[in-house]
Amino acid sequence: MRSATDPGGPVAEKGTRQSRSNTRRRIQEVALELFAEQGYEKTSLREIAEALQVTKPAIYYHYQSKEEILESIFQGVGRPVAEAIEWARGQPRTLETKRELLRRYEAALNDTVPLFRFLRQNEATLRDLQVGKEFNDQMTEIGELITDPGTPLTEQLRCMGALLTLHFGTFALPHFEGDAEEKRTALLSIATEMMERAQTPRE
Amino acid sequence: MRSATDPGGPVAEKGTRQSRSNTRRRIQEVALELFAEQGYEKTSLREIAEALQVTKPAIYYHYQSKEEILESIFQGVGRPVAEAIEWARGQPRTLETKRELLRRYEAALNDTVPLFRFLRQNEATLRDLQVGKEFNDQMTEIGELITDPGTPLTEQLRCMGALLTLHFGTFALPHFEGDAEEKRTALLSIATEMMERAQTPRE
Amino acid sequence: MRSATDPGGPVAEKGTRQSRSNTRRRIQEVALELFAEQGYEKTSLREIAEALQVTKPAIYYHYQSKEEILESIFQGVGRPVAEAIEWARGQPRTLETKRELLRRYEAALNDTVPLFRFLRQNEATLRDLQVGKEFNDQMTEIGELITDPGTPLTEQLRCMGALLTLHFGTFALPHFEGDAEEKRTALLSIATEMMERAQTPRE
Amino acid sequence: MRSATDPGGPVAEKGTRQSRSNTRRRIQEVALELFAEQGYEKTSLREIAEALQVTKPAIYYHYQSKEEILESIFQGVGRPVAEAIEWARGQPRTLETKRELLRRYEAALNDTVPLFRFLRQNEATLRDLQVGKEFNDQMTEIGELITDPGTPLTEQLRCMGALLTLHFGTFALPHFEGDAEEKRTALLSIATEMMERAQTPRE
DNA sequence: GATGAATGAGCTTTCATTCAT
DNA sequence: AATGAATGAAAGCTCATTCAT
Repeated sequence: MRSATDPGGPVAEKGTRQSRSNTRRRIQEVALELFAEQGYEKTSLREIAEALQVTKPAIYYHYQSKEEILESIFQGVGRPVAEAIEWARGQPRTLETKRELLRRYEAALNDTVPLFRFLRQNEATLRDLQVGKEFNDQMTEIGELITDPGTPLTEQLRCMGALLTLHFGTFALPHFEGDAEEKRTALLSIATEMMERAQTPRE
Repeated sequence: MRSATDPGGPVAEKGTRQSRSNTRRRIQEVALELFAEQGYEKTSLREIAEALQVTKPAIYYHYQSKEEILESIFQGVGRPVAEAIEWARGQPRTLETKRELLRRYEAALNDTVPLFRFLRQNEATLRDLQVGKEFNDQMTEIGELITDPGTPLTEQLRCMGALLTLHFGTFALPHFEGDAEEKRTALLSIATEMMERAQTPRE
Repeated sequence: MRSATDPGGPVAEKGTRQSRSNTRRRIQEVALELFAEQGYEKTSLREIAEALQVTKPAIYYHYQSKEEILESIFQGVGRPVAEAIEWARGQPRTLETKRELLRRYEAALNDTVPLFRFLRQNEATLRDLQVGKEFNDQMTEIGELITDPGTPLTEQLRCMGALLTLHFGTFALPHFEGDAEEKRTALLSIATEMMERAQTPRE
Repeated sequence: MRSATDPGGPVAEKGTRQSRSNTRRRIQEVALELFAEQGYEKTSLREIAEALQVTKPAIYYHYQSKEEILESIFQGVGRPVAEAIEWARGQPRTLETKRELLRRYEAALNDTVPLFRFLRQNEATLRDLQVGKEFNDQMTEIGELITDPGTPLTEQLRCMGALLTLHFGTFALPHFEGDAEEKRTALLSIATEMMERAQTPRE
């Protein structure tokens, strides 16, 4: 049995002898799908098991609890955001770094819309789960990385607004007409522009 | 017993025959508090009843279901937003109307932060409840009211960004240092400014 | 709903308007019977519910947990032993007091053989339940009450032997032939005699 | 694979062809430890397997069921008591034989306190397992071996008391202060003395 | 000599809800 | 206006056990 901190069982085995079972990965996939569709609370292990055509204990063979499934999804699928943050931490705090951070965040977000939509829509539920805390920490950190220390309140809020626009806007994009790529680009440039305004306070 | 479409006990009864009991109102208050604190799913009727020092069936005397409690809260406490929307519908679509709509929305939001934070944090849960739909419709309508028809994509998104910034920013304000009123004003002006930019597309 | 420390719900109501339901008492009775027959762990709430012709949640209406059922049984049915101890505590530590304590303990034991047999046969299970601790404390206290402080080891052990003989012997009595009353009397006098020997250490 | 009636791996194999594996023995050791610590029901095969750093099926390779592990422990570790009984069966029923039987029983008990404490504390659980019956039979037989046929009731009970004192006293000894050997000797002599009293009924 | 994967049965507990009083 | 008592459904989880490899 693998632990939750093992960043994803089968994934790690790639390259060695073909992993004999892909159940772990299938659980992650199906669970994310159902969590995103119905919410975390309202998705029962029975449903997950049925969707996978296995029994509940089969799930418990791979994960120690329902929460652990969620954690493994977050740690697997949510990695790109964590990487973007790590990258930004190691860079000088220039405007270009910030722009690039937004760009990378937007990319990561788009690669895993379902996960992030899910995290957003289940805040109350995830609040006391580890995952919820980690997700919040990530958001907070990105906010700090694009805001210079000592910036006046208005400009701090503007940076926050840029991030909120980018983050929540991403989920709202499907409601707008137009080419998907074009919409993404437009949203990113709005957010970036907003963030830039905060860097050069008007006199 | 009142039905779910009765626009909401306390509010409606004011001024009519002295309300026969304040239990209905107390249920709303306590329920909102608990919903906001723990989430809708994770708050059981048992908890609500205990907090009120009554029994569960006492709650069922006043409401037909758990969902109806939520609906009555939304219809009672959430009225100001509905009113702001109604007002804007009856106005000419000038820039000033839009500014005023944002102002009113911001005010309504601030008067009932707990309700709106709750609505936000329980999206997945409320999705298939009536309340969730109504809440979403409200947001969509405000978005439309501040966006002129035929506006290019970028400016549509900018309007959305303004609304997102105002809405979600309100919940994030406590994380920032400074005087509460000052923070509100700053946030509103950022959102307004953003919305204004969308009205006069640069060439 | 009554708490576990309420010494027995319905019981207390006797004398007032006939208690409308005797379910609580019936649960205690049936549970003790099944616990004694099959052990605590091996008796499921389903079985108790079925024996009572009610559903599982009906049990949870009266008790907050399986353990609480046990506690209420112990506090209700096991009271006589607690009372014997309390009585002895308030008496001078004479030989007669000790004799009387054994007498009372024997009587209490005999009034509730099933409970005590059960407690004895489920020690490992009850060890980490409150009830198990209380039961052990009772035994220890009786042991101390019949042993004078400063008594030499041998005589301490003799007192313990007296108590063990009385306690465990009671459960073994059915294996012997003879009149029930006679057997009880004989056992008590053996234990008493043993305890007396310990009071006047031989030179 | 060995059957449950094979008198018990390690013991039997000594001196024969070097035991192919010590896993069987390790399972017995660890299982007894855990059984004694937590009780039979509350100890799962998962725990045993984890403590041994093997997988559950590895245990099933050596034993056909959880119960069989217990049986093998009883038959292995509990053998001395069985031997004491067998010895006494072959002796004339003199007082000296009885004294020696108690002596041997006490010694056997002390060599395996954990097993016997466990058997005692899990009576309810073991009742319908083979082991429980065998254990009870042993106790009964010792009782019979130290009681002459035709003895009056009081003296029968006295013999039983002697055995109970010796048996249960052994588990209680740690609660008393003093040198371990000394305590054992004292307890044995009390039990022996009690048994002797039964042989020469007072007129 | 052992493992990885899985299963059927069952557990305690909680929930929203109902109904006679 | 509210209570006592109860229910059907389901939840998350654990267990002893099996079997192909």
